[in-house]
Amino acid sequence: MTESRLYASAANVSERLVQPPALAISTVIFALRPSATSGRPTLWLPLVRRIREPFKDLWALPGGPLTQAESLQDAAARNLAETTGLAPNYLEQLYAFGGLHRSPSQRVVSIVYWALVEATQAELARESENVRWCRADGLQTLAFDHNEIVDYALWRLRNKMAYGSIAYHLLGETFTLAQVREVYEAVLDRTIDPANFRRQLKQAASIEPTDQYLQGGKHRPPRLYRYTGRTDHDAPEPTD
Amino acid sequence: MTESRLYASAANVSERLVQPPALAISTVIFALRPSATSGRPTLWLPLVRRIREPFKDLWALPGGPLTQAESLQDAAARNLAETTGLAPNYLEQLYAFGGLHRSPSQRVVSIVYWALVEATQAELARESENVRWCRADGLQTLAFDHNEIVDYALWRLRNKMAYGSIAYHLLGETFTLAQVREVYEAVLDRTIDPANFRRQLKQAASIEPTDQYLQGGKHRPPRLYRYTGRTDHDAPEPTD
DNA sequence: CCAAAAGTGTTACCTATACACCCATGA
DNA sequence: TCATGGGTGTATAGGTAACACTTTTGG
Repeated sequence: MTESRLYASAANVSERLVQPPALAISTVIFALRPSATSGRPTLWLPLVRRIREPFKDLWALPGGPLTQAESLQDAAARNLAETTGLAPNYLEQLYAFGGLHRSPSQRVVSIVYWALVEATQAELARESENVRWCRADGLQTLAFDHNEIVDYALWRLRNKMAYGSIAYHLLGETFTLAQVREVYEAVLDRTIDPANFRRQLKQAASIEPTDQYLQGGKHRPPRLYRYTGRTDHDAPEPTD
Repeated sequence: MTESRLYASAANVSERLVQPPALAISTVIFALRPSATSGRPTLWLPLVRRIREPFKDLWALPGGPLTQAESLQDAAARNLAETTGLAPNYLEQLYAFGGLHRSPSQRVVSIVYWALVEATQAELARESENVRWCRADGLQTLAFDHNEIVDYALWRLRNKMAYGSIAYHLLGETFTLAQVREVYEAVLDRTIDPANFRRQLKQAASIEPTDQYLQGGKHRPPRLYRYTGRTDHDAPEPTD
């Protein structure tokens, strides 16, 4: 499902020179899951085990070829669904990687997307022998240049989080302000003053309060909020 | 030199289904030139006239195929040199456009770069029957989806300019602070207080004063400064 | 000496931050 | 009633924008 299966017939060198570069789509999928140690939410992403050369048995980003009948974004959404069984809350193009020696066998240009999946659904995502969720920080060595790609995706995520309203896409339909704060703390890896954070969110006005409260906690039940859609236009993504 | 020449043999529909999408590189090249009316610096970009179908005789972004032996960035730099004869001061990937119907004849995925060229050299850039500089705002209708691409490149330029240190790449080796301010005013299309702007620049510390002064003006000669390289790391562009 | 741009100083305002404090709930 | 997180108020610091002011040149 990754680079090695594209242009399998072009493996020999003589054909490689006339063949155009292969085109592949990969996706970095982020979700929040409780840490194994602290239990606090942390960033995770699903990886797939390579079952062929090159990089056989190493882990890699989900990816695949670009079908003729689908747009780049559709292709990313499709292979995201195929590996995790989930639909993303957020999907954005990350970068086109086209270095000469990304794949040892033949030239591959990968157009990489990154996605956010909400935590509750990520729990249900299927894992198998060849699909596994890993913590986004301190990953093992991955196939191809996928470590670089993940690092860049992390940078982009943190950057958009810093100002922007993508944090909500890691949560469900309704959420407490403390949950939003936990998202920020997990992604930016620092503590945030709850009082100030609350004010910043409320004046950003991209959320609205519901009349519901989250029950079942040990203390005062917090109010639930809902994402109303971006009123700030931080990125006019090309419709393409 | 653009999409129509790629995969010329795949023009018929039956082959189109089995053929992978064609891969092309295009570049949005920005430079400052004096406005025809006011004489104040404004944004311009070079366009090439299409000499074949589709979109014959319409203007389009410089672009071409991706050669096997070059990276994406190298390919962008090469076709920039081929059309304008210039080397860019700045070159960054913009976006990969891969919509299904960008080109009427066959599926094309364009990886688009954007570049900054310094004003003094842009004056010398060759123009011909089929290469012309146009003002970046209020462009005529271009071939393919190139109007969208230019709009997105403009948004990206303005965004990076707002905080970041790319303005210097539109200027030469040395420059006055007023010239930097004019760049900001031209790109962001608003006036800026000279006094406050000066302070912001100097504390940003990505420039250093020379002991030279710009002579030949009507008034007090301003000091010349030099760009020392980014100390702020606003974008860890993938090396790829 | 005058006009105009270079460059400096001062002040009001806005917002991020720190932190004291009250509120509401489960145990 | 106590511990704890939810939620509000407030003082302070740092940065931005507005603008008065001084300096230096060419004409």
